[in-house]
Amino acid sequence: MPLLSKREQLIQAALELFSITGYSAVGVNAIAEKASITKKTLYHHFKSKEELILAVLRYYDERHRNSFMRTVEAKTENPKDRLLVIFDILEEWFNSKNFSGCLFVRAMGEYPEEGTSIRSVCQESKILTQKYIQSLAEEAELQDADELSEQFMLLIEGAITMAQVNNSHLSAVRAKKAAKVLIKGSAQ
Amino acid sequence: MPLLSKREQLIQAALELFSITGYSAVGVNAIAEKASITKKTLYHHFKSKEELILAVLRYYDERHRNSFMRTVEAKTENPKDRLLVIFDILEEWFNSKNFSGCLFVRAMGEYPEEGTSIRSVCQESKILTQKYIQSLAEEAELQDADELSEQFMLLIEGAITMAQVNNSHLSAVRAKKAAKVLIKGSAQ
DNA sequence: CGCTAGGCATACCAATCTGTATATTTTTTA
DNA sequence: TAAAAAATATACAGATTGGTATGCCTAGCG
Repeated sequence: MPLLSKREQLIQAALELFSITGYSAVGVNAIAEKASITKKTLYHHFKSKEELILAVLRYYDERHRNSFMRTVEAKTENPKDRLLVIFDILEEWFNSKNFSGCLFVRAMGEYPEEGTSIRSVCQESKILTQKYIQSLAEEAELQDADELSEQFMLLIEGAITMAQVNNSHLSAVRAKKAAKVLIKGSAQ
Repeated sequence: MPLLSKREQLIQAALELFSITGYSAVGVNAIAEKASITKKTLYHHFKSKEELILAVLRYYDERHRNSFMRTVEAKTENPKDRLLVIFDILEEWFNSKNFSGCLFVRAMGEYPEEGTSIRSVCQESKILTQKYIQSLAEEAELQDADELSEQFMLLIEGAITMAQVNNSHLSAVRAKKAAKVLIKGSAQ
């Protein structure tokens, strides 16, 4: 058996292409070719392009949110610091070669129709991230952890957008500064 | 002469369709039909679809940033309050029927290639917004107006994204709360 | 051994895409 | 009023799209 199943090969190839080019701009032919897999096989694993997009988003969500949480917890034990290293991790992401904004937000931008599965997956990912940040705020014994975590989400999403727009990682350090102020204003 | 030039008719029709459906998902045929104008005429005014997109973005930028500034200034005279009514205006926008996220960010998501004119227009629009907020912060005699305005940009862009994701205007009131804390932390 | 499922190669389908050509009519303007 | 510009209607070109059909091959497994 190969290192990656054909299914995973397809997902990874699609992920890379979507990230570089966008969703509707890349065709299934290109994806199949990049994965060195026949289009017939692609449609054996996914019954449509939209299903493939969904699979990519779910794959990406699980992998990268998990990796995000593990990195946070590896960087420091101190609960309050954990809230801040979030922005260091963001900065590293912005500096990485393949950064191109948030895949979920971009997907929602391209498929804005209400009630689609794509929207649900994106919403779910953001909710899970917020809940995780809330749990960090609770461990840090900050009051109003829910509200604080939602405000952190604003800073995070804002930083992602501005990093994408300006091709700069500075938004992450700005967000970190602002986050410190918000924490101070919310200290127990 | 009609109320709107053919050119403006096309731009407005395209703007509406792009906003609902996204950029690459809507074809020039649909735009021409919506504007009740022949495709030949469309290509008489714009030499390609990309040029039309650019014209739409420029049109939208000028109109809506101006309207934004005028609304800020109409709502209150107090400089510090002007910084806060920004978020009331955002909330109204999020509540409006045709809200579908930031057209510029969506455009950059669909056309991520470096160095395109689309990117420049989007960047320029964000810069002008930030400069305006900076001028408000200066009038309010807050220290570090530049840094504060950049942090406001994070809150604004984050609020836009979260409003789009959650289909909710609550992000605006959260951002306003956070903005108050940031202002207090930056008071002269 | 032989069967079956998954994969390959290739060709095809109908629809749609951006952009152009032709030829006629309306509008503007000098 | 006559020439020039802009708009119309329609059709088409050439490429690409998502998705399917056909037929062969090969690897795993009972």
